[in-house]
Parts: sequence; structure tokens; C-alpha cells
Amino acid sequence: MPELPEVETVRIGLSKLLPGRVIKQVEFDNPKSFPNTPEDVAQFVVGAKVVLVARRAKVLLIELSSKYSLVIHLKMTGQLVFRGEQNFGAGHPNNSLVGKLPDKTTHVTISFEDGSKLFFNDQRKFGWVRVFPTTEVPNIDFFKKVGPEPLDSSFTPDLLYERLQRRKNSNIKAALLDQSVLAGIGNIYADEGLWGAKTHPATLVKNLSKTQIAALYDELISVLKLSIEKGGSTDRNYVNAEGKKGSYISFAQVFRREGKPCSRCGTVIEKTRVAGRGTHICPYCQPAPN
DNA sequence: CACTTGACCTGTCCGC
DNA sequence: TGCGGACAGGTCAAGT
Repeated sequence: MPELPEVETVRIGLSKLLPGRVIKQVEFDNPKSFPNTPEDVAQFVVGAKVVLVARRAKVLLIELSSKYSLVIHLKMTGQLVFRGEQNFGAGHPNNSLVGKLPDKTTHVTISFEDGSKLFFNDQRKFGWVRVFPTTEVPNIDFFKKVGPEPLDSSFTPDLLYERLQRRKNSNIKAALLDQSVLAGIGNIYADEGLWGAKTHPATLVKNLSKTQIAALYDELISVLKLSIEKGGSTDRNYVNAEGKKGSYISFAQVFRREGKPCSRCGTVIEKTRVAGRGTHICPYCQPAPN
């Protein structure tokens, strides 16, 4: 899905669009995408005003004046697209993946009193929208075990080293993808960060020095920040709150660049499989471990 | 407990 | 063109 920079880009967009709007109606087409009952919606959501939009890990949180929150996970192909009253069918001719809404991938539609709407679209139906009491959100299983936010000032190279030790016998790519180690890294930014740190993804965590992990820290932070600056990466389905693509993918050094030259050394980028995921490396800059 | 693999869905791409 | 298989940005449950 959308990894941290993509979800953060959606958060930034929605936080400019939603606060102050009052929810009039919520429609959904299946319990997998929206497990709450219509009674829950009527009681806790309809009539409530959006207070703020937050993010933790790859999860979006829309806090409501009712003291309940909409908790949203986009997983692989989820989208949250806002349309103003006159704009449901307008589409976005430039740089857009979505046209008239709702479409066949729309599973939840949130209508506001002023006529605007927020559409939750998801081709693969892995994502979901759920309602929780705001005070209960930190007690959701996922949030209880999820690791630190990489962009918080309290996240340091030493803390990354410490968090990684819980996966010391697995390879570094699997460890980075493990949300209980740190929050928000997915397949794109794991590959990009490891290329930057000149570390092969199959390297065992226990064989990485503190210096190597500090270098990886620097690369992960800069790659995440750059991507947020570019509005995230659109490989296929991802769009921001206005339905538009992000441009980070054109700055990627290895992700989806197999067959092309490494920008550092000119060696042809290869695609392999590590931790059960498609994995991109420069075989010269990131030599395979023994 | 640590670690790996398959499953969840739908769509697309690639080889025959 | 059609068809089967592999694969796709994430996370769980179940297996070793």
C-alpha cells in the first residue's frame, strides 16, 4: 500500500479539507471494508463533526466531535478521495488515476452536510474503515505492538539498532518490513534505504554493525522525507486526497528499476526475492552476504 | 518466542 | 485473442 509517505500525504491533504465538516450519511457495500453496523454509524458517526486528521504508522485516524474516530487502513490499493459538491464526476485530467466517483472500487462513501463527499476506494478489498471510541484507538492490537515513528525526533540511530535486535536472526529487509520494529516502512522504502546504505537486503541483522545501522537510519529518514516532499510514490493505485498521483517514484534509485543502471556505479539493477517480496538491488553496491 | 509462509482479493502482464 | 500462472505498495493466522 501506501507506505508512510503516501499515508502522510493523504493525511496532509485531508487535514486541509475535512475539519469542520459535519457527516450526514455513511454508505458501504460490504462488512469487510466496513465492519461496523448501521446502528453504530447512526449513533457514533452521523451528525458528528470532523475535528482533526492524524496518522500512526500506515493508519489514518479521523477524529470526530462524538469522541469516536474513523480508523482507516488503505493496505495495498486503498484510496481516500475527497470531492467537493460539484466535483463528483469532474475527474482530474492532469496526473490523475480516478475519474467519476463512486466507481466499482468504491466501498465506503461518507457524505457531508455541505454536499461534499469522501470516497474510500479499494480494488483488492484488503483495506478497511472502522469506527472506534477515540480513547480506545491506542488499545487496538496493531497499535499496541507497532514500533516507533521514524520521523519523530525521539527516533535515533541507537533506537533503530535497539529495535532491530528483536529480529536479529532474520534478514534486514524482513526486519524493516516488520511494523513492530519500526512503523511505516514498506517494500519501496526498504529497498531504497538499503540501496542508500549499500546493504544487501538478505544480510542478517546480527551481522550488521552499529555503524551500518546508523547509515541505514540516515538513508531511511532522508528517503521518507524526500517522498513526503514529492507527494509519495504512485506505482499503480496510490493517489492523494485529491485523486492525484505522487511523483517520488521517478526519484527511486532501485525500486522498479531492474534492468536500468545504478546511478552510483552504472551496474545493472537486479530484481530478486527476499523475505517473500520482490526486492531490487545494485549487485555491485550491495554485494550478497556469505 | 522468533521466524517463514500462505491467505486474503482483483487486476494486469507475460509466455504459450 | 485466449488461457494459466506469477505477481502487485500490507498484514494476519498458522505453520515450523
